[in-house]
Amino acid sequence: MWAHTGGMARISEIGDYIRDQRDQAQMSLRQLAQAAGVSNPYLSQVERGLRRPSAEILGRIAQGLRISAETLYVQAGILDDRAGDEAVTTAIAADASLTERQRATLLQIYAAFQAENAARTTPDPATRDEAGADGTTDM
Amino acid sequence: MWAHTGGMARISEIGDYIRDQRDQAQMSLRQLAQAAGVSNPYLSQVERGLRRPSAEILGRIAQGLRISAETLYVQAGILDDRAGDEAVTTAIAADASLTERQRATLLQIYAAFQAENAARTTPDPATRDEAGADGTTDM
DNA sequence: CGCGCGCGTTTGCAACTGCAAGCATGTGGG
DNA sequence: CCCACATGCTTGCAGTTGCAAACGCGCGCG
Repeated sequence: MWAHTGGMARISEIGDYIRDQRDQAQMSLRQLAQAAGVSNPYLSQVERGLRRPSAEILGRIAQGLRISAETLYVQAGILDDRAGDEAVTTAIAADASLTERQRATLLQIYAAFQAENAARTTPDPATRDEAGADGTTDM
Repeated sequence: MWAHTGGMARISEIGDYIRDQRDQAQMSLRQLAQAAGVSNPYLSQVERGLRRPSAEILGRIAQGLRISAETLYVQAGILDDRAGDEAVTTAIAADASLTERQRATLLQIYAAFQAENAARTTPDPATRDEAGADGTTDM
């Protein structure tokens, strides 16, 4: 429902996003808390949106989840959103250092990822992806 | 490259940096404070390294100084310095609609493209990499 | 059953953030 | 001279952050 223009994914709260990532990584709250060097009660409160974590804590959580800190900051509204998925396509399109084939490859892979994610949220369990990441094609 | 791991201790550094930028912009402390929506006493303390501002305050100060928030975060040691130019990597990193695996894949492919292009323009035989983008996209 | 272990959550508290109000100093002007 | 105004700094204080300890719950094992 949310792979849309403008607002894009926007799992409204940062806590939901963290819990989402934690679930996907199949970690318990306490595991992540320890990996991140954060107390588990506090992590619990953060995930449920009762507390707004500082940037440092956010960074540590990102580290514990092995995801990029930027992602979390953007989710937290601390860093600019950059208009979401459009930013990626436009950035790729505008990157003069890429050849046309590389550009097309990246855009294709990105589109495939988006399609897969959209399929994941719909009742269609056909999660067939494996984008054409053959890379090194060009050149 | 991502979230820093070691100790950060540049609290005073960021204060100096802010004061530097403020001086260069020829703003008084109070002016910047108002432009940033921060109280002037607090800004004073931040500049002198007595206080560790939260990410939100940092962002507002960056806005008041009309510099990118990222540079301030990097200065603060909250974000790690990103190697090169990078509109694409930033956009990818900030796109919350991607899973971390997908994000890593895209970044990897992009990096591989950059490396290959660099190798093409610079006759440096040492960087005979070329292996980076060949899939392993598992996910 | 009783005990241990894991899960997520609640509670009480030290430490901190960030602000409003006030202080100290410097400058120009009527 | 005295007032107005600017600069940056110090001081109490409400509101939060983040933690250690403790709680309730479910599950497997002796």
